[in-house]
Amino acid sequence: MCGTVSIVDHIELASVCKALGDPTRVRIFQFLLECCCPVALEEDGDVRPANGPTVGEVCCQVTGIDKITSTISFHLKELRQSGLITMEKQGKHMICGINREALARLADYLNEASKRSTCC
Amino acid sequence: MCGTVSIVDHIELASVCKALGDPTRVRIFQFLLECCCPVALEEDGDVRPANGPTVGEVCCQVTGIDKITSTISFHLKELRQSGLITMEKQGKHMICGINREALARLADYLNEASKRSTCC
DNA sequence: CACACATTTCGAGAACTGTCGAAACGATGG
DNA sequence: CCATCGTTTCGACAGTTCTCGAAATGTGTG
Repeated sequence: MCGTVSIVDHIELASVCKALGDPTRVRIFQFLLECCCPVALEEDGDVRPANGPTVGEVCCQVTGIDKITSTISFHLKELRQSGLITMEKQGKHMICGINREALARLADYLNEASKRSTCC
Repeated sequence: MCGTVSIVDHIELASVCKALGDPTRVRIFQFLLECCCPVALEEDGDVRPANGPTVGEVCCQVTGIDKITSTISFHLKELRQSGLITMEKQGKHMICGINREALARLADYLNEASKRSTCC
């Protein structure tokens, strides 16, 4: 066959893509991309937990309303279940973050696919 | 902002991802990846049209039935409208191919996103 | 022209998805 | 412990998507 791919089956690829297949979810995702610092490792040698916005902040940014809606909660769940984002409880809050590894895997898969040049 | 991205708005990204957000379409897509030679340019200096399977062959591969179903036709239309695949009439047949450029753009976007390392 | 073949379109039904408001849950502070 | 805050879950509804079979379209062939 034409080389190994990182995303194995139809189902997994479909599930990740489906998660990004809704405009509201893409907006959430892009907001998280902009405002989440990746986990810091170097400076203090310690793994620092994700440093991102709370669900309320995501809501506020995406809907413009300063109130958590069940709709955003629903979309966050979809994104989390697909593995694209992470969510971590911190006291009263849920901190959202990008799962850069999942993202990189998807990018690699598509990049490899776009460059495949010979027939099998 | 954090650098330009190739895929502009939520809608476009969502639309491409949505097209890949169905297991049947992913199977079609992966079959096309495996069996479509990219357009040949170098050897004869001529642009050769896409060299891929017909709709019937896609159907046969994906459904196992040697008969074109309206379902596959529907999914091919979705993929074509999202820009991920190309279809070209050749006599009686429609030849399907991968749009590697669209694929590369998506891969670039995701790759850049996965590497973004600073806050805005 | 009539026919067979490759494919798309249409219409209908079932299944799924996105949205909303209300209720429930869990953590924290008084 | 009660109230409150941040968040999720639930139930309902409208809208969309997927699938199927039948009919329509287009294209080469006798």
